Amino acid sequence: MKQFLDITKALSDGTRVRALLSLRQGALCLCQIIDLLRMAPSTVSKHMDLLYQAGLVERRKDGRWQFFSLAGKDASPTVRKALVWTLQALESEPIVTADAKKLCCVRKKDLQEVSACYRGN
Amino acid sequence: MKQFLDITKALSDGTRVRALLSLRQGALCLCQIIDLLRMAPSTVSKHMDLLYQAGLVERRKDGRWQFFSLAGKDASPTVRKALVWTLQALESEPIVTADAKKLCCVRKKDLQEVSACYRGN
DNA sequence: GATATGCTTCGTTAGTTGACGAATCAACGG
DNA sequence: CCGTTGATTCGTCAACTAACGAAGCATATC
Repeated sequence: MKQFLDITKALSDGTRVRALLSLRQGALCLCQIIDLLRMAPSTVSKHMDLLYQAGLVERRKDGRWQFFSLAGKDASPTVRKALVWTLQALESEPIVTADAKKLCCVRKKDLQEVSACYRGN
Repeated sequence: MKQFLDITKALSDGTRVRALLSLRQGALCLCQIIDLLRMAPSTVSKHMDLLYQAGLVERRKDGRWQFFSLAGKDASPTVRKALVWTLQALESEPIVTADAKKLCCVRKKDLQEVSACYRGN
């Protein structure tokens, strides 16, 4: 039950769902997700930690950068089905498609530039 | 997005999930669910209303009794998939199987007897 | 080392949620 | 019509949550 509730709680906040779906096209580091969501780093960090605790995302540290990606084949069936369900339910949601568009720009920036969002650009 | 979040919020509370899964073997009236969960009528009523608002259950009023059942074929694909996912994820969960066992007894009582739980039996 | 940079932790604040009991509503039975 | 009964609404309270900024940690770069 705990695993199930961890997942449903993680998926019960719009900001977290946007962050999760932003990983559809591949891994992103935290500062890129911050750049997308335009929220305080501490807030986004906490959201990603909740998604990680629920098993919905994987994390990989590379130097100073913390990269997140969707949970893969090694994830539990419950997690995998939750991801499939979420993706199907929201793939044509306006805010989600808008985020995907915005992400194309974010990905083109190099990480130095992206992380300028820390200092308010 | 709203429909999705209504569903995930409805599924993010253990008590509500137990109430939802208690409908697997067929419709129950509110007093039977109260008898199962051993909670205040007002609390259970609120939980069932949230499940209804999310589209996960149907309601049918029969005299004084309010019957609930799982959403059926007319429900949206997102709701149907959520139900399938939830049932699969939790079918062997201890509390859920214990509830199923308890429900066999509850169903055998007639409704008069069940509703005695209002008066503390 | 010292400095900058990406991220996390901590404390605070406003808003939300789950629980209850009391009061109320609605439908049946005498 | 009036009392009983199943269910809902309302008000309250404690616990939780999402947001932020400040401070701290960790990893590069000078």
